[in-house]
Amino acid sequence: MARPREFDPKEALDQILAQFWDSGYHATSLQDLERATGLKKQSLYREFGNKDAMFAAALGLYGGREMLVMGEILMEPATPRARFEALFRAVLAPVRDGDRRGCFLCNTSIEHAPDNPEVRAHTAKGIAASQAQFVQALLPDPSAMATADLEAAARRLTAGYFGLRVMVRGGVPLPELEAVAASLVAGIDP
Amino acid sequence: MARPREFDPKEALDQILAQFWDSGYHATSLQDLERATGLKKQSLYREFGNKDAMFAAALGLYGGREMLVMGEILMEPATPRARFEALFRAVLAPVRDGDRRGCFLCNTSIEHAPDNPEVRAHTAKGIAASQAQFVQALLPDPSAMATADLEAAARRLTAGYFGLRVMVRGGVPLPELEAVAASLVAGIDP
DNA sequence: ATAGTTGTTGACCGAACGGTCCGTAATTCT
DNA sequence: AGAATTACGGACCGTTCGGTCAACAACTAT
Repeated sequence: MARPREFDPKEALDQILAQFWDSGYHATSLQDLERATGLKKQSLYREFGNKDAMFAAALGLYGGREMLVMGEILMEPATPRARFEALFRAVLAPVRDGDRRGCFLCNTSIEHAPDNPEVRAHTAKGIAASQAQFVQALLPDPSAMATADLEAAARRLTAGYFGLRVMVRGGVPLPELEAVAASLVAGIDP
Repeated sequence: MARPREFDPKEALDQILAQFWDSGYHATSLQDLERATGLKKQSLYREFGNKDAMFAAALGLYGGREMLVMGEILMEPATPRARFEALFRAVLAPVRDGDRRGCFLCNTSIEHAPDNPEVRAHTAKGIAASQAQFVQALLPDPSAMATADLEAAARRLTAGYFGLRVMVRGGVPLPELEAVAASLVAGIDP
């Protein structure tokens, strides 16, 4: 009944996420988002609302996607240690190609969570969800139950995971990052 | 031979640091810095140069001070485990008073390091320095030598330390933060 | 074919940005 | 006392910010 959209909203959101991931919330301007998507401001506003809404949508997309990817890696039939080895390998692979964007959830926790309660709620939930996945990944077999020791190990790994991703963005050299990842893996019980 | 300054540059830099620590680089405007210091732009520019220079000076001040405070806590005559217990207590104490600014070095690594090579060099160095202090703190006595195991433990703790401070800023509830800190401490060997 | 609806476009908005200039006030030297 | 020097204060610079408006283009339903 009317003129059809000339762009794919999913693809646009993907590009919006990439931009926010690169530069964070405050350092990303509407012009940056126009450049990243190839769209004009008004198309973006019509589709998403405003900058805050674009960021929220991007954060939502990242949360879902990252959780999925992480889940796939961590649920492989392997020992807990091998699972986390794979996870850290995946985390450091982009660094080898010069991609030091790190973790969008982690970046957002630092940069934008303190000044936006909704964002903060999202990051806190995202961190908790990661930790919950880590607990599952530490179970020796799917039928096993989580113990206090296991939860403690998951907490250590969650903190270590986010810390590693801070180091990535903070410019720590790759060999040192790999050593950190290796020692985190080595710290897993079995 | 001329009119004397009416403000204390050290105190001003302290307040500049506080402002950048709160809001980060991009979200801090010159007006914010004027408000924080009680000074006018021109006094700030005369004293420090420009916004970048103010940030660099603040980062330098933080680096030196934090390293000192951390050193004091970590060099107490106590077991390694007790030392880190004290460190994490100090890290979480402000959270109890509603202060979730986290770690300025960590925040800067995420927010400002990627788009400024000098800042990135500083953060990478700061992280390495923290790790070096952690190695020292893990030595059972001052005359002991660092082993590979000890370095690995220090790497785990460094990552865990920064991860914890991400969680603080990311809005993770205090009890969970305390549990994370406790599990990090529990992960120390002796 | 045409009316109606919707997407795209570029011009435009006031506000705030980082940064500069210059007149005035205050102080110390001669 | 007066000259020289420096700090302070406010006005102002061009640019960019997030956001809006209205004209135009493209499509569908009748």
